[in-house]
Amino acid sequence: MSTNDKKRVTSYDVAKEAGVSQSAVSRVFLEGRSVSKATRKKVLATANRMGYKPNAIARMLITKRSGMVAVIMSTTANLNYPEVLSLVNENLRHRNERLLLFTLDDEAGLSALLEQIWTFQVDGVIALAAHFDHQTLTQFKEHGIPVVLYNRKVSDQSANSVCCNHEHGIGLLIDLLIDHNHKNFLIVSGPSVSEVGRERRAVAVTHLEKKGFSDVPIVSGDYSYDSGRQALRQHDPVKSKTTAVICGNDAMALGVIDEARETFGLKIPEDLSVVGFDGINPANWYSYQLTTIKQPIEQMTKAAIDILIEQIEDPTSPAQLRMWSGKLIEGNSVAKAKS
Amino acid sequence: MSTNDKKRVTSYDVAKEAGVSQSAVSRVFLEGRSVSKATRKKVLATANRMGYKPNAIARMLITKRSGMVAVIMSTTANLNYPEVLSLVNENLRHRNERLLLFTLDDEAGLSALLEQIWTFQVDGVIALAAHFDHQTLTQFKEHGIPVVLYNRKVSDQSANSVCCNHEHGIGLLIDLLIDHNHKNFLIVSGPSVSEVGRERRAVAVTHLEKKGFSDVPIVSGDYSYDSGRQALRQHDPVKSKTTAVICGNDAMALGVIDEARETFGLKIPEDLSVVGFDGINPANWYSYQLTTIKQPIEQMTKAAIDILIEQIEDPTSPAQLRMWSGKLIEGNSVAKAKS
DNA sequence: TTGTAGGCGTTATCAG
DNA sequence: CTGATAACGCCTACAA
Repeated sequence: MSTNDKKRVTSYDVAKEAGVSQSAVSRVFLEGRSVSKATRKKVLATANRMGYKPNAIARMLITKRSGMVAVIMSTTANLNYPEVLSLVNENLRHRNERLLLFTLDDEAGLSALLEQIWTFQVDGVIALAAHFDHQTLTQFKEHGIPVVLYNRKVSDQSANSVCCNHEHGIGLLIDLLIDHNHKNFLIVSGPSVSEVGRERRAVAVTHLEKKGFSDVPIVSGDYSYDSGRQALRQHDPVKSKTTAVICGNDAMALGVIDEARETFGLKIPEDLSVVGFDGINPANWYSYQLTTIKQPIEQMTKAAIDILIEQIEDPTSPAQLRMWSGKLIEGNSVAKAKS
Repeated sequence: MSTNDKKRVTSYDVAKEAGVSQSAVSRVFLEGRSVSKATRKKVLATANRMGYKPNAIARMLITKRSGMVAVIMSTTANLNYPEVLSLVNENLRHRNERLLLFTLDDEAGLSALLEQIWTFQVDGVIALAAHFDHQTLTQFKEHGIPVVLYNRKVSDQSANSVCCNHEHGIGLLIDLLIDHNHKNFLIVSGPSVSEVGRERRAVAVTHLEKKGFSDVPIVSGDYSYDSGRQALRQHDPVKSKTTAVICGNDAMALGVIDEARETFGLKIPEDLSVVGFDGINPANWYSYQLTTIKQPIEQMTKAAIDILIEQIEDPTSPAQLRMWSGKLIEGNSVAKAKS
């Protein structure tokens, strides 16, 4: 009667119509099952005619594998995550997994999020910029769900992770600035809620101290362009005689550059040197040409999925950490310090 | 024995342990089912103790609702889609639906993609920047899967869609340029494979003709910053005496601006006026301050999900089109044409 | 309010 | 190679 009466056609319907058993139909739609050419042909024909599509939900129920991987992103994410997300999706597709997207805004949302994860029976989890504590990781282990952390090392090496070596990259940048004779630094750090933010800040401070620069001023942003601008406004580079700004990511670095130009009338890099981190596209645009570290996100995302699939297929395989050093991109945002 | 022997605990296990029937357990975890306070408490307690989580897959199988919405993005997407994606996800979350992400690169991938959609029993589909032809839409109708198109009107009004009124927005931009005395235009259009790209180009051409400017040169890009640069290189603005460039989106407009500055040594807007479309964040950055049309993506995404949910709950409800006019953002990329 | 029994659409296991 | 039959874990009448 009504337009949505059409019941979905099932393997049973096809079986009856084709004059074979239901299991025969099932086998036709599975890889590497033994089916004679004749029946396969017959089944395929009637299936097509009837518009039959296997029901993945029913399959999930019996095989205990959903074919879905949860990807968890922070809403306060770094600007390069859209690109990472797209690469993750691509890699998952090649491994015949689908991407179920979740976002995590604050600590409060975590438990609700986890409920979803458990009930949806995802095969695994990729954590992008999500701050999982040790307890959360333990829960995943208890539920038997493999997790790969992206750009977040866990101290005890009990979890899988892929990361970019921030220490190495920031070291390169700072050394470059020191080579250019800079002595008055400012650190514009990412937010403290971000693991990566904290780590990059700590690494910068340590490296600077090692080179003899202590008590370097720090202003925190939230990874956004606007927060970069605000950070510089908060720490007047002229009054403070700052000659070099080390930023926690590229987006803030671009904000710093624009604020320096507009509010303080400075020229980049002649009056102020600025470095970032990530290697996002806009950093390379002509109006900025930021000197930064480019993360090897293709390799990182591919490895993340490789590790995840490995863990899904063999849950006993040991946890791995894979790390890459980023590549120094010399733009045009660093110059000799004026003496 | 081995570490992954722990079977998932089911409602049966909880029932046995709590001394009630399996259906009692089921009811406890469903809204608005009649359960006595006593048993609810008892069940909840043992469920917690045993770490029971309802299995969404089994539920999907019986309720015939997966709680998942497929979102389809083109890989050649406009730069503003990451933001749109995030808003879509947020809106879905409020409606208790999960986001299953698919990307569509070329025509070839379409059939493989559709197979996935059918088998995964998604409740509905949001098509972001995906070029669905009429036949594809018909297939969705046959499968009873509601679809909402984002920024793509379908001529016969048979499909749901939310869009920004490109005609209106581009009209505003062109009128603004004409008011500033411009006479020599260049259109940097989006790719022809993109519905939006074709529409914005057609609208621009028509509007210009209506105002007495015919045979305006057109160069096509692929929506990327680099393609904007290339487009301008291909159509030397100095030789051609171009004074105003109308771009198919913001990213290309930024490329045009940078190419004008670097390669042709032009000042924006004194020597060349540039307008874009979308209202992405970088367009507003100090180094660009692009005059553009901002799409109301919050309203658009919310409406898209509202419509989708409505269709899911009542498949007989009629198709809708909702359209908004964008908002003119007057930046600093348009000036009086030099005569 | 509770329990019983049937089914959702597959895949897996076995005989044949 | 093929066909019964039993899961998978839950929801939903229906009867008590």
